[in-house]
Amino acid sequence: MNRIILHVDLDSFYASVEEFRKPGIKGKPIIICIYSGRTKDSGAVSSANYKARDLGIRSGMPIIFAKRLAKKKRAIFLPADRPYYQSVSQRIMDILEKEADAFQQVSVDEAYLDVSETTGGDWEKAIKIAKSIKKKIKEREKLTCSVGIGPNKLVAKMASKNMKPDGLTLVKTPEVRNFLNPLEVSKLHGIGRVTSFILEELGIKTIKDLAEFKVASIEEKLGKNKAKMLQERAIGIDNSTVEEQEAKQISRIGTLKKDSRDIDEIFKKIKELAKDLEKRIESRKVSFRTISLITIDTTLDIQTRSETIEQTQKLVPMISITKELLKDFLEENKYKQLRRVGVRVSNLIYRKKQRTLGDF
DNA sequence: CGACGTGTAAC
DNA sequence: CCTTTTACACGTCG
Repeated sequence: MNRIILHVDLDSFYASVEEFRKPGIKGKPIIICIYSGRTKDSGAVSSANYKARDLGIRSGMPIIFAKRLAKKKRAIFLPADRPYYQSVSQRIMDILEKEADAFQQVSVDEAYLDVSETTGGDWEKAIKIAKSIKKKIKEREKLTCSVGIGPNKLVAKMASKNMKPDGLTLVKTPEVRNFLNPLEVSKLHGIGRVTSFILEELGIKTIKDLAEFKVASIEEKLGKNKAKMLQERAIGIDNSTVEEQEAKQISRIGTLKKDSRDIDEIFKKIKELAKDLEKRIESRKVSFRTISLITIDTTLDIQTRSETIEQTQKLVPMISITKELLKDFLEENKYKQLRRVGVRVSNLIYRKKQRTLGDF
């Protein structure tokens, strides 16, 4: 029997949450920002509602750029309140999960629902579920979402992007090729800036071009695995299952008040970040074996240094090892100033049950 | 093969 | 002028 997957995407989520929460800003351009704290307007745009997007404002853009675009437009700039958005998200995810045979939250504002069993493969039933979900989210949280329905996660994801905001798009199995074919390759999920540039150099513009292109030529540029994966995706094939994934790494990164190579200065920031990480490690009941230092220098070049140790869950080794890694880094990079630093733990071991295996 | 570092991508 | 967090693939080294 054919699978039926829904992809639910909350529309400009952060901005929409604030639009409902803060009185008097409805109807205006709203821009949610992550301030780095270096200067008054340093930082990046995290989310912008459609009024703001009309002005050319996009997420990821420096706040200062967005302010220029919004000049004299009565736009509202707000700092991101992520704990609050997280709590709203959780309530919505609870609604979604109840509708699905299998459920996978992929980010704070997106989830996949496998409804193959419930619908018995009937697309009309899937549409009913989608409409009912949209209604509930609207009633309970005053938010709109865009839903894509398809035979797998890839197609559902592409379908949800088809109509926004407040959209609903169904792409049945026989319609998949016609739906994907005319889209630009850069629109295919998994193809970003670099890959689309490479493909366009080969003369590949649309997803149809990609699907029909000689695999050997793509392999030359992107390697065997990626070439195969992309050509499968181009014809809408995706066999991945809808299921919650355990985190494989947890990290925290932050921006220094000013560029620095002063170990004490930098280490102060690292301790803050590590303490925050420890909270999350504790709440998720994990141990870890690998600790990484992440450095971002003034040219925005990213480097990582890591070390693997015996399984632990404690703050102390996390901090002391990161400090060693930082010392080494500074010694080996005498002329680099750091702009941002981060700490990451990986090689995670989920405790609670798995004690016996590693305990000999 | 495990560990480590980088690049790409998505949010 | 330039945020945050995570995943995964790949190359290299011992």
